[in-house]
Amino acid sequence: MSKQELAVLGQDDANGCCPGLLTTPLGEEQAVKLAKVFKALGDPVRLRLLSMIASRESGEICVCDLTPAFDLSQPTISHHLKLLRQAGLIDCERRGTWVYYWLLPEMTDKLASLLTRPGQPAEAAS
Amino acid sequence: MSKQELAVLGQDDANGCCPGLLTTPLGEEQAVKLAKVFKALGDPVRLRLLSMIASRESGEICVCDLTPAFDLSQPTISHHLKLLRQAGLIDCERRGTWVYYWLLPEMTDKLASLLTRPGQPAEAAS
DNA sequence: CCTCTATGTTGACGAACTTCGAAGCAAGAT
DNA sequence: ATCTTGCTTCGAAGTTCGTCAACATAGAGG
Repeated sequence: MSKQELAVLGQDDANGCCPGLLTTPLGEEQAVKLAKVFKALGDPVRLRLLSMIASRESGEICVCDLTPAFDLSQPTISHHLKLLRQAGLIDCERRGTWVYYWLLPEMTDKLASLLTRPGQPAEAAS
Repeated sequence: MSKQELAVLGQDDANGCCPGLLTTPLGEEQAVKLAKVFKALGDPVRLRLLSMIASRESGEICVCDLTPAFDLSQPTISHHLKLLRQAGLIDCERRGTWVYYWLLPEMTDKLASLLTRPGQPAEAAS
């Protein structure tokens, strides 16, 4: 359940991953990979899901705690979680009856640094 | 041409804008606003456009320099530029015959800080 | 005025996305 | 074994998106 087919921004990229986005024109291939991640973030439901998952003290959260926060069917939530997982933003594991999700901080860190300008040593939001 | 209808993440938000995304569950309204920006980034063509605009020494670039970099019709490029503009990521101005675009760093800074974890003082990508 | 070049806008069409209900699967309880 | 609960997958409906051709607009230069 954990293995995903999408490597998106793999650490094994040719030119040391990503030259910066705001400093060097992005290549087409990298643009395609990056776009998939941003697209995954481009939906209010998925943003809230990610936020709920990431902001848990314990580091993980059960699907059964996510679903009731939305006016959506369970299949729909499951679908959105799948997209976040395929984007490399989260991962999950089944433990007995329940499935737990957690954040993969490498990806959000990567995005943050890509969006950070050379001069601007971005600090966490207020 | 410069005025846009979308305030997205306005500085005049109620609770000081955005509580962090990775530290506090995102409210529905904020999620909707944020999603529009990420959705604008969720396309390879728009990512490359933004990258080309942002990485210009002069700080601005003419549409006539953007269009030939893509295998797309000029109206399509124009359409993507419009979406980036409505997302608050870029702005433009007509000077004589040509139209120039430039980055609005406030938005990318905002996104970077939203994706930055409390402990992690993100630095610009390599 | 008219023409030419550079961009933006409109309308249309196929592809992709969001959502749901129904069905499937996995694990615990009876 | 069977039932129940939690979650995912499947198939279909409605909506949104990316793209282009055609048309519209703005300014430069006759």
